[in-house]
Amino acid sequence: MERTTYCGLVNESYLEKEVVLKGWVQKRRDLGNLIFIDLRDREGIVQLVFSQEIGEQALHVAEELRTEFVVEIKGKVRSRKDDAINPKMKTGKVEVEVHEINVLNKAKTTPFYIEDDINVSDDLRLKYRYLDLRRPEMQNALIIRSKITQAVHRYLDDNKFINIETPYLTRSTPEGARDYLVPSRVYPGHFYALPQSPQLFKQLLMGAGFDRYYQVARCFRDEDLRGDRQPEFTQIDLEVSFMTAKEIQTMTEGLLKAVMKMALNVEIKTPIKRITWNEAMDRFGSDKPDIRFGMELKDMAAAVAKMGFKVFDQTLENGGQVKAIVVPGGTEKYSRKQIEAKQEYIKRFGAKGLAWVKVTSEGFSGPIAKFFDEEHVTTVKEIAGAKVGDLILFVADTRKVVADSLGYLRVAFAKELNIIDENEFAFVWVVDWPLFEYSEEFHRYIAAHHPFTMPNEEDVELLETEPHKAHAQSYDIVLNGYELGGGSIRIHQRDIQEKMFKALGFTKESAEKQFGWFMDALDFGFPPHGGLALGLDRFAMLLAKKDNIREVIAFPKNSKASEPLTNAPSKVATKQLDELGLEIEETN
RNA sequence: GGUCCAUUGGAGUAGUGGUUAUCUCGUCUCCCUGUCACGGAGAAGAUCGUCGGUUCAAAUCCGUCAUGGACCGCCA
Repeated sequence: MERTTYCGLVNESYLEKEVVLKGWVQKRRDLGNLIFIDLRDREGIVQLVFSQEIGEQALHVAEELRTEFVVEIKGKVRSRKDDAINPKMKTGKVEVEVHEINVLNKAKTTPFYIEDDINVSDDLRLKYRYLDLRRPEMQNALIIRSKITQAVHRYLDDNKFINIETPYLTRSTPEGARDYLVPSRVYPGHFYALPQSPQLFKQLLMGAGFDRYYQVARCFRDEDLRGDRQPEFTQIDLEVSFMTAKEIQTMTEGLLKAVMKMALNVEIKTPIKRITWNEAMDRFGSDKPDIRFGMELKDMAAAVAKMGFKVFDQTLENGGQVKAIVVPGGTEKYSRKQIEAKQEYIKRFGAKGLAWVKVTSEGFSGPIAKFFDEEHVTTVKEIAGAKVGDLILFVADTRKVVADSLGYLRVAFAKELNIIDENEFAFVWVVDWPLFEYSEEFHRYIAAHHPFTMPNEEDVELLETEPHKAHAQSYDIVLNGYELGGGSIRIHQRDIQEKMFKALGFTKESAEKQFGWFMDALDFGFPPHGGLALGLDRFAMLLAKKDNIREVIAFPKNSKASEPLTNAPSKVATKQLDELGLEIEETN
């Protein structure tokens, strides 16, 4: 029997026609000598009918069917009587009267239901991922992902980008994330590293004159996982020669527009808004701001100075910040206890406390309300933009702690109060990043983006004098509070690249040893270039409206970096280790 | 490396020291010709994650470990 259509596509155009369908039994409703089966495939569900009148043999087979049996059927499409129409089903106006059926395979009772909105642990879902992936919402998520990559290939091909693969077995480089290492059999004691990104290879392709490169590339980083981080993930990676940062951004906007149109049929407005890194930190307390709502951070230094509240006064005297956000209508919705729970939470960002007042018609109320006289109340309300019934939250600390804490609270309260429009896609460019950040761990500056990022032209000389003041020609594209991607103009001149490594604490010798092979390439007429990489997993997650990238990866790792279905990683045979010249030191 | 949370039939859960361990769904048997959350009758299914402690008595209190989840660190 050859399939004539998908279950989910059976509609009135097939009326009175014979169809052959193949699929899984979603549900059996056995009324005795009348049996209904919901048959499911990737396109949806259609109702099958079995009775003595339609076919006695088929009816007997239907009696034995159970959930998730795989069957093929031949039957005639009939319209349902008015009172039997199911408006909740796409195929609800029709049904298939089955006169021939074959069971292609039986199924044990599944550990969870094959339907949307199941309430089971991720662990169980991953262990039976092939069942989990039968669920319509998982199929939709992966279909959206597929549409995104299709749109990317089409758009970039149309724009003369050349798709080139780069190695997965490559060289370990210092800086950046921890590498996944692959031992070499041919060179015992030597290791390949899986790429954290194709960064240097794509730059070399610019040196090779390809001018416009792209790749949907798998990347690997051996760091701990998060909801939006997997140890292997996919980047839409691109690089171009002879374009400015602005030109690259404009071209990326074209790509984003095409993807949004093809994947979701959503039109986005371009050009996409740009804000500087400084502005993002000041206004949103985040380098990846969610701009779908307000509740921006307000500088309260002027309003609360010399008020007699020690915490604020001392922070300001020590060069810190006092900033606040307003929680609209927060007075009634939040108890002291709930606010204190939030205070507890932000301690992980280093905050020592969370000061708050409730705005009442008489002024402020709450534990620190007594420090505010009438004038302070007026100024604070004005600067914060608060009105009666609002809750004002203050954090006084260093710039970083204030930003992390209020940045978190801003999003947390907005989510709880449901003031974020879930149907909005708010893109924003964050530009003009610092070139370096100080690492407490290494007691030196590290690259904020990566060591191949070009400083702003006027900041090049700062590399040798005050590197921490230098800003980069780098840019991140942010969507709904997630870092969707980022890129930069790269260094294409050897002397600047050498200065960069020096600023990062490399000696001339170590830079030469680690990256000499790359810097040599810059000597041979290397074009100015730049590029960008988009996180495909995050992009798919946001378009599929999921809150974890596991939901858009067919076979992801769990939060402990293992894979419950295949039980990877696993131990290997001693013989394998011997071939690699490796010995395992048992620890416990 | 750290903090917090969870772990009870196949799934989801109730259960604050003494219960025949609760309920819902599912599973199995029988009945049922218009169901679509089908309905009705009945049945099976749990050493309450592990090890140890406290107690006359532990699913329940304490500790260990394990597994999972969220987060901090980490993620050029």
